[in-house]
Amino acid sequence: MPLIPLLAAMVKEGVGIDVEFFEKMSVEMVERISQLKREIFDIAGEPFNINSTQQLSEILFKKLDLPHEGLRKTKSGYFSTAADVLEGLREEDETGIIVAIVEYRELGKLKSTYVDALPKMVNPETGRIHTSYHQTGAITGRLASSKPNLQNIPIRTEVGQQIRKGFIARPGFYFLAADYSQVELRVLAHISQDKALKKAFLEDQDIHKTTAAAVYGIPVEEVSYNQRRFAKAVNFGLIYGMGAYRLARDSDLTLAEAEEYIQAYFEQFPGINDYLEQTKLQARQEGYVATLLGRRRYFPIFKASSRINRQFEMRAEREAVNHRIQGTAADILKIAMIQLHDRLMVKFQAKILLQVHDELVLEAPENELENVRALVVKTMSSAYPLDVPLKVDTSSGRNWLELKD
DNA sequence: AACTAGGCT
DNA sequence: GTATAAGCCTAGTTG
Repeated sequence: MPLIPLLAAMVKEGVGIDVEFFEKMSVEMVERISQLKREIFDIAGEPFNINSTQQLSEILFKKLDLPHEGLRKTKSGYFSTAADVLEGLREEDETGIIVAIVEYRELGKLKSTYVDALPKMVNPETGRIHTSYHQTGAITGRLASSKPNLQNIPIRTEVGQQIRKGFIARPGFYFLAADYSQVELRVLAHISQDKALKKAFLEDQDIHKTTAAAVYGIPVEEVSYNQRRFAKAVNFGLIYGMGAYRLARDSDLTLAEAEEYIQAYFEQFPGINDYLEQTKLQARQEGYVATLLGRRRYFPIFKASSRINRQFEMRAEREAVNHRIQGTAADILKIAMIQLHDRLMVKFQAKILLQVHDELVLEAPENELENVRALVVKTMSSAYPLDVPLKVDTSSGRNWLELKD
C-alpha cells in the first residue's frame, strides 16, 4: 500500500485519551498558576499581563531594572524574555521573579496547548483524537502533524510527562513504541563513509562516549559525564551545521576553544568533514542536494547570488547538509511504515497509530504484543539496509508514559 | 498577519 | 564587518 492511504488509516484509527484525567489536571494547574501570578504581581508591585512579552520586558528590565547589558533584543526592540535569556538572569535575581515566571510559562504553555486543548479535540463519534498527517508537510520529507499536532506531545518535564500519561490504550490493548536509535548519525555514517563513525556503530558502541574519547584523546572508560554530554551536543549540532560560535555560546568554552574542539573532531572524523564540504559544494554547483532515496531539495539562492545573500547562502548550506540526513531518515521510516502496515494486515489486529519522525507508536492486543514487537523490530531494522545497523528500541505499556521494555 | 515564545524530533 | 543549528505546529499578544 502507498503511504497516503496508510496515513488515512492512522488518522481514522486515532488515539485514546483520558478526558477526566486532563480535566483534573487542568484544575490543579489553575491553582498553581494563580499562586504564581500573585507572587509575580507582588514582586512587580503591580498587576500586568504576564503573557505579554512587551509588558513583561518593561517590568523586568525597566521597573525592576534587572541587569540587561548586552542582552538579546527582539525585532520590535524590547529586551527578549525568552527562557534562555531568563536562565542567565536567575542567579543575579534576588527577588525570585525569574523562577516564578519560568514556572508560570511552563505551566501556561502545557495547560493551554495540551491539557485544555486535547479534550476538546475528542471526536464524539469515536471517542478518540484524530490528528492530521501531511505527507508534504516538511521540506525534507518528514511528515507533519496538526490539529492536534501529536508529534510534539510533552515528555521533557515532570508535568509534561503527566500529559503523556493521559494517552491510554484501549481496554485489552497496549501501546507499543519503536524508535530508531540515533538514526541520523547512522545515516551520516553511511553517507559519509567515515571510518571511525562506521566502526563505532558496527561495534554497537556508545556513540557519544566514543566521540568524547576520540576528541579528548582518552580511553573510553575515562570519559566523564560532562565530556559525554558535550560530545552528544556536538554530534547533534553538526547534523544541523553548528559552528564554533554556537558551540561556545552553549558551553563554557571560549570561541577559540570551541574552534579547537571542532578541529579535533574533524581530525578524528575526517569523513564527516568531507561530507559537509562535498554537500555544500553540490548545493552550490547543482542547485540541489538529494537524500539516499533521491528526494531532492532545491536551493535557488545559489543561482542569483550577490553579497547581500551571503547570510542566506550560509543558511542554505546548513539546510543542504541537514536535508540529506534528516530526509534520508524520513524516507527510511516511511518505507518501514508501508512494509509494516502490509505485514500487520496479514495476521494481526495491531495498528500503527502515530509517527514521530524516528518513532512509531502502535496499539496491539495483549496476546499479540510480543509477536508484533518482533515484527516491528525486524521491519524497521531492515527497511533500507545501510552500511551500519539500524538499531530499534521498543517499549510497551498501557499509557504513553509508562512505556517500558 | 506578524511577532514572540515554546512544545517535539 | 556580521551572523552564527535543521524541521515542524500552536498559543497569546499586538496593531
